[in-house]
Amino acid sequence: MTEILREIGMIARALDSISNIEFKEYDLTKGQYAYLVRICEHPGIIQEKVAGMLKVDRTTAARAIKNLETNGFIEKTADIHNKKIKKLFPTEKGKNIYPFITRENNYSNGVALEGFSDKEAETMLYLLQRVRQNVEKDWEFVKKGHKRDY
Amino acid sequence: MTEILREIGMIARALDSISNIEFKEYDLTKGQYAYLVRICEHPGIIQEKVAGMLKVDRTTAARAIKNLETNGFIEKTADIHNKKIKKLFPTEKGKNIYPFITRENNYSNGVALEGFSDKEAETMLYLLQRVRQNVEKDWEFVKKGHKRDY
DNA sequence: TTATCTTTGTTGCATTTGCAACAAAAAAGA
DNA sequence: TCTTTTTTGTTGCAAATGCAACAAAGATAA
Repeated sequence: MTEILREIGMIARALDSISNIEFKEYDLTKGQYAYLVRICEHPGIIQEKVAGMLKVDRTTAARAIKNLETNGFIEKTADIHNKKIKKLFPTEKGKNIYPFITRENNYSNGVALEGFSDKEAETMLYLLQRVRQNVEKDWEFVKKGHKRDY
Repeated sequence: MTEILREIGMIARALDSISNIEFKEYDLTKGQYAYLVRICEHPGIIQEKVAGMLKVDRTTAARAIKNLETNGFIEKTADIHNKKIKKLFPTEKGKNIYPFITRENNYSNGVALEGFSDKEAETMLYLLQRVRQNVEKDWEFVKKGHKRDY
């Protein structure tokens, strides 16, 4: 049995941990950088979709995004055609921080891929995308309250 | 720039989320399954090492492990030669749950690798191990209070 | 030996995280 | 149309998470 889960867990926690420490400099508290990046890259997105992208609980996303709003990084705007949803946009302050976040993420990405040939890096991405697609089906299934059978 | 970080983050959160939901059945609260598994597989390990294996904060590990002890899953025992450390061992209760955890983890591992040939799965593991080795250096560096230059 | 640094462990606080449970709008179905 | 289900959002807890700050044992160095 090739144990890939543990490796993935270790890598994800290590990098998230590093990012959280490094982004405190920009007054972003734990986890917030990820939400801000998605909102910057998908202006007008709703929080439900952000939660789905990040694979976090809806209520966790709701509160993280509320904090981003309170601290002036993003804005929520009503939709004309749909009273239920709130579209999310980065403020100037949010947009200004964005490049610092991507710079850090790119650096970490580079560290992660140190010693990888271009071909290896490409293979890694390709395989990871397939794993992610496999896994997100189960995540949605379980999150909706269903029980996996095994 | 091949963006592998996001994929890894998504996969890790999705699988951790699923595991946490599924292990509530065994009275394990959020995150605890990971600690219990490491202690079962490395009886006598100290919590500092567990934190390093999981890439979590030392104090987070300390409290998770204390909870495992309080709930009777593990025991802490003093060392004869070293008064500072406390060795960790699973109790019978902990040992009894272990197979259920590995069963779930193996299932998730299988889901993650659905559609993968043996060779692809092997490649995935090999590449992930290299990424993990690259990343853990920076994690230790940053966790010790040093600043990465980029 | 003594002084200094490192390792290991803990507690105080502030914060995030997430399950329940609820509400209201929208979509689907009859 | 009207009814039911799904989507989207919120708040109330309870719990995990992690940075500071501390303590004590051990290791290193002088």
